[in-house]
Amino acid sequence: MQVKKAISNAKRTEKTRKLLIKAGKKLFIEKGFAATSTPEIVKAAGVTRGALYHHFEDKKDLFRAIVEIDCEAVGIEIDRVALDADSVIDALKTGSSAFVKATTTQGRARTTLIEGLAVLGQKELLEIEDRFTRLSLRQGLEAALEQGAIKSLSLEPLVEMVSSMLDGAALKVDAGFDLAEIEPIVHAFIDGLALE
Amino acid sequence: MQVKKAISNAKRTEKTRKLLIKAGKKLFIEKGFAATSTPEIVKAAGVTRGALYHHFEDKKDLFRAIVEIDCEAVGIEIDRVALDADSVIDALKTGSSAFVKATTTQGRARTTLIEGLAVLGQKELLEIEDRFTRLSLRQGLEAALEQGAIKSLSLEPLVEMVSSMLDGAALKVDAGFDLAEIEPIVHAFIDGLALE
DNA sequence: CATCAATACATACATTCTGTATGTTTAACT
DNA sequence: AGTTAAACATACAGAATGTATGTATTGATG
Repeated sequence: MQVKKAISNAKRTEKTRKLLIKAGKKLFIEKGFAATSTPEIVKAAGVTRGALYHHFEDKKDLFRAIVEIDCEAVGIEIDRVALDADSVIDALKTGSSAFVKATTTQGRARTTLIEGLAVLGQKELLEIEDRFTRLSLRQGLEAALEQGAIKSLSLEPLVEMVSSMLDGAALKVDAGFDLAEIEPIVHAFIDGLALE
Repeated sequence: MQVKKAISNAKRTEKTRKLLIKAGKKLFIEKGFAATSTPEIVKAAGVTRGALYHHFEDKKDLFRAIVEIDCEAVGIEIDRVALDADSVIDALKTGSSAFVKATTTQGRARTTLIEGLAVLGQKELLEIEDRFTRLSLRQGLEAALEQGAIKSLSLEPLVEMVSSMLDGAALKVDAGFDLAEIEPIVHAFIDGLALE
């Protein structure tokens, strides 16, 4: 005699997860991972801690989900602009600018770069970035190497170094430095890779 | 009738602080700031939590002291080698290599770069780095600008970007990438700043 | 459609940690 | 010698984390 089946389990789960992710993201950006408590998160989300620990292994797991979402968004942004460029070097520059802009939006620098590094560790963060945001960078560098457009350097270290240099740029912009002053330096660094 | 004055207060303080710093450093490097508890630290140091909270404001304050010590050590290393170089560009390269090497020693990358960024925040970490490790970098870049050896870019953003690029390099080496493969990329980046 | 199983929570609990408050010992000062 | 102050040591209050357990709603099944 129990009656109303208002919502399916799938929808219910999606809704709750979204609420938690939204609330978590806001708080993690504002106060960081460590300073944000789970009671705080669930209160902001309008659910209970039971729901949180049902859908996520622990606080870190919720955080990881948020980082993955942010990385995915950045990756999508890069792909959106990186397609049209005259040279491979230009493509690298365009993609780099897109990365910095996308990462300094919505507080993503805090989640994906600052907290992500400390909470998830370099290894796991790198793996996430590899899945979402560094696909086109690797392709671009690989193409550049094949074409002989850049100095003969090892691909993987190159991917890492360009990637972390861009992380640095995003961090600086996030810290308040002017994108208009950071961008030309990023481009200069990339020029350093090119064979003149 | 109380007698033995075995040790002066100054010596006593120095000794206790050193024990705490040494134990804290070891644990922070191994497990990170958040995962290291103060009971753990004082146990490893052979003192009590009372001693810790007497000499430091809180856990973060102990951590800050450790970061400052590590940054100072890196700064000293840089100054040791950065003096002799033919050109300003060479000086920048030499200093950069020294920074990466010194930072990837003794687990300093973990304290000064990874945990430092999340625990102290970008602003405070930057201020510490400015006091200890970026003096010669700023001088070097200033000289290079004056000499017209590098492209005409704003000094402060330049300091920030080179600095964070080097942070990235140190992080990668710390994560296991080969210094021999990272170093030439760092040098290439610096070449990108130079006017050919 | 009645019942059983499983998912999605909600609540209670045990443990642990943090910072502070307070007590005690030892050095420093007069 | 006696008082002050520094250097701890111990006890405590509050909060947070993850788990265990209880309940309600959905999904599957005969």
